[in-house]
Amino acid sequence: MHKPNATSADVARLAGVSQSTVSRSFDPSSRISEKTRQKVFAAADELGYQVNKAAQTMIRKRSDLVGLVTAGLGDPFRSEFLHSLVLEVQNNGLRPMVIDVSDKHTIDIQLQSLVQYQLSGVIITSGTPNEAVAKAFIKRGTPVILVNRADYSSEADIVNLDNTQAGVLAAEALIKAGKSRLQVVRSRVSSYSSATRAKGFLDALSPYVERGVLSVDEAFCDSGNYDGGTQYATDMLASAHYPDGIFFCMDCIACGFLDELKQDRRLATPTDIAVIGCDDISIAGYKSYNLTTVRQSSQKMAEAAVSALQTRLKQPNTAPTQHNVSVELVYRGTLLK
Amino acid sequence: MHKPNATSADVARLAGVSQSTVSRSFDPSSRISEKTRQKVFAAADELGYQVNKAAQTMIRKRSDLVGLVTAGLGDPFRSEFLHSLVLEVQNNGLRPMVIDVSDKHTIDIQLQSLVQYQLSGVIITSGTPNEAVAKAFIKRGTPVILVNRADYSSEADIVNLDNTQAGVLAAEALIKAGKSRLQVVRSRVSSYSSATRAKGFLDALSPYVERGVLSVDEAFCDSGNYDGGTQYATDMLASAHYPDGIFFCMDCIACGFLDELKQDRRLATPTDIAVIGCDDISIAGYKSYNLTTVRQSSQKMAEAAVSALQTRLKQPNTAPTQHNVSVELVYRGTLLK
DNA sequence: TTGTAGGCGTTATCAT
DNA sequence: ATGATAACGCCTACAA
Repeated sequence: MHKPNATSADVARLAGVSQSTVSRSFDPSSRISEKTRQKVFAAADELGYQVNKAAQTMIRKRSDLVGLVTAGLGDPFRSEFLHSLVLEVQNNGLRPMVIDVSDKHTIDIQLQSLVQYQLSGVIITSGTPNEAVAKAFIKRGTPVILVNRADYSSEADIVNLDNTQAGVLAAEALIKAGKSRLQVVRSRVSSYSSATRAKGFLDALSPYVERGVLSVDEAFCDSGNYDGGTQYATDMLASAHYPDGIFFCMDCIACGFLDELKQDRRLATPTDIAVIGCDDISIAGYKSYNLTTVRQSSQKMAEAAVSALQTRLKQPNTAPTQHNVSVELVYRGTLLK
Repeated sequence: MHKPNATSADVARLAGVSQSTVSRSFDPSSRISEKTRQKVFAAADELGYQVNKAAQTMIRKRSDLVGLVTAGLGDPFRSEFLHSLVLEVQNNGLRPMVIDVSDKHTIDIQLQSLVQYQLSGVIITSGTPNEAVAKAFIKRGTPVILVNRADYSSEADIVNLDNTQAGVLAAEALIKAGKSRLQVVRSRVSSYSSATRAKGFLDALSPYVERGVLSVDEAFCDSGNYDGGTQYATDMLASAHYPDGIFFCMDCIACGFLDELKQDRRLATPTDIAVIGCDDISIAGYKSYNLTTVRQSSQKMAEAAVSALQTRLKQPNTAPTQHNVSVELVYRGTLLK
């Protein structure tokens, strides 16, 4: 008899035990005679009993819900990363509640819901909610994990991609390829990630610049997506001097750039101009782009973020941690090894 | 004084009213003197009070949480659609809980969580959980919306893209362009959507075939993604007879096909061979592909799905509805208007 | 090992 | 219009 919404009391009645015994039976750490437990499980099974998380949450004061805060999913890397996060959260016995804060008008309402639902933790993957928000959660006792953000002073745990290293790898590869007129390109409204990548790139090159071996400059496109890349290519092609090596802080910008370049037909990669992207989104590997890029593993980042959360749930009062996820260069057609 | 976790009782004490008055103050449909309400709001504000959804859920027996069931997010259209759903759910005062059921080993655990959390509704966008699962939810009193699935007999509300019409539009466009050796290509393990698109395409052409005006055949690739497309192109190019017009049931397959074609250089689009995709994922518009395709608006689908859910929440006992979302042909370079 | 009882924070019912 | 009180389903001392 599959009763629509059986409670633990129903199970207790059917199994001939007390309600608390039923409750205990589902707690692995509770010592209960194997016989009783089986009896309870059988009854629960028969009734289709499932624990009521709302009631459980009231007592435990944690819901096992994890808020995944993001600003949009249009950017392919964001969506790949969110997918990794969802899977990782699920694999840890937690449930993902997704919060998109790209709409500034409703952002407060979205954030309120995070506290209303007694979330066990919050993983913020977007720059949008400022650090004050993170601190407010922490003050309420909700662990916060910050992913790829600038806040170093925070009381929250931090997981960062090694953005600096990404820039360094790109710089080294271009030097090794013998390129000497270099550029680094990112969106005018840059994220922390992009800015740090650019800085890593520039810093790695500065000794060479000082020795007069090569030149580098920083350039910007209007938006951090495909269209930004095409627009940048148009501008560059209209200018007097071309670089012979460019590091784009996001793959999607690089893809737009490559498409415009191909259409223009004057410059060929990697001979006239070498191109390196960053992220290794899936289309970077498509034949049309075949983009040499710095890969960041969204899976590794997700694992680090959820693992940091789990640690903090177990030990709430330890000092905040910081974790840098390593990156690697993937050679493809726009800069040969 | 921003108390960490203020309850309505705390607010009541500070405002000098009863706890039930506080509760009522936050219910717009409750008639309360404006003066008291302001007093309560002020106190709530001071304490940083937020309603405890767990307690609310216990008594209301609904959590305002909506389960979004999907199988993976790798496919670009899936992820664009999920994004639309998240936004739409949020805009309706509900919260999205994402459930990825792509891992068959844990699918039961994931589905259990749906009932544990007392979800207000479930939107299933994947073929994976069979119809029995949907019926189980409905029996428990949880509304289920099925999106782009085959189940017509279900007791659930259904939102479908007009997949048949998508096939028809593609067929008509190819005929108008004067193509006569046609093909429709989809993954060997096809979704309901793809199968219906192919059928719409074939049915629309059958009168022409009978009159001997043209030929059509059905072809399959090994996987429903970019790689499936390249593989299909390779096979086709190795065969004796080429079609002069192909309808791919998914954009990403078409993109793989186009890339391989470009590399081979023997056949040019749209002259030698016209190509039409389906979905209008964002890369379809990229210059490298410039793919003529049948657009399905993920936003429209999301709106229809959430609206169906809202309707059912208000009127649980009405007959299940079915909604078809219209599609349109977007002309680009692989088949000119 | 098991049962009893109290309480988590809210909404809803019934008085006043 | 407002206040008291009884649930909602579960966990967790405490007792046995």
